[in-house]
Amino acid sequence: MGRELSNGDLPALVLAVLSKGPSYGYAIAREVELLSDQALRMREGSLYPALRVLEQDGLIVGEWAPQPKGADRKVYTLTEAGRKEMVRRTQELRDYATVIHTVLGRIGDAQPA
Amino acid sequence: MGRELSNGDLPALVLAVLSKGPSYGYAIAREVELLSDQALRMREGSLYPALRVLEQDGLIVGEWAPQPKGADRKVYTLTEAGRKEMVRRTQELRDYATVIHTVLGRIGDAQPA
DNA sequence: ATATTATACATAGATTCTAAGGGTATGTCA
DNA sequence: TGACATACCCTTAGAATCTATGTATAATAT
Repeated sequence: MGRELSNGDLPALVLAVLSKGPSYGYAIAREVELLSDQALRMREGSLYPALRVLEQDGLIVGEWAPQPKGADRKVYTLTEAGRKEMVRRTQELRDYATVIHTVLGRIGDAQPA
Repeated sequence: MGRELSNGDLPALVLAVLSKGPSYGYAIAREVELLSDQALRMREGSLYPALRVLEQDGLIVGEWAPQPKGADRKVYTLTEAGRKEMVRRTQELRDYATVIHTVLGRIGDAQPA
């Protein structure tokens, strides 16, 4: 029910999701799962620490938002620096995914039929 | 000069390279770098431990091969179990690369122009 | 002599993950 | 009423994997 994310790819996806607008931990995780048709899973144990690192790095800012119903949420917004970093990291991630396909394709193509 | 491999992707690529025929640590690393046009880097500190794990898991077998010139090499060969596992892991890796593109594409497509 | 390339390996430390759990609130179902 | 599920926040322990760096040998190139 969903492969784990690879090393370091999680923050890039968090920034990508936040580039669509402010959101909070739980919703970010659900959004990634939704966008991947449940192929990716984002665990709380890696998400929340990652959010803290992104905030410490000044790429996002979090603010507590009291809710009329249910538990309060900590809503994160991308900063300007965060938007730039988002562009950089998502491009890196795309390039990585592309090169994986290239390498595996080249190896597969070399197989005897 | 080459992005590092993500978590867990290294053994899959090692198995993929070995599916073309026996090889040894140094050559495997160079092959991955070549096939990726130097976009990927495979470091010794992660390659050699990974080779040991793959051997312990019975997916590859290593044999020392004395060389007429230069240092001896430990040449690894894929086992039958290793070949099956190679198919499984490379497919997982392909799927992962694909879903990354899908997710980033969907987020990007939702951006205002 | 020194540096570079080819080859093997080890270890320390950092990062990031997985697994597991605690805590609150609301809604649902028997 | 009580149990359970869902929606949210968070933490910690331990495993896995990585990066960085160093040891070692041999050949080759400067």
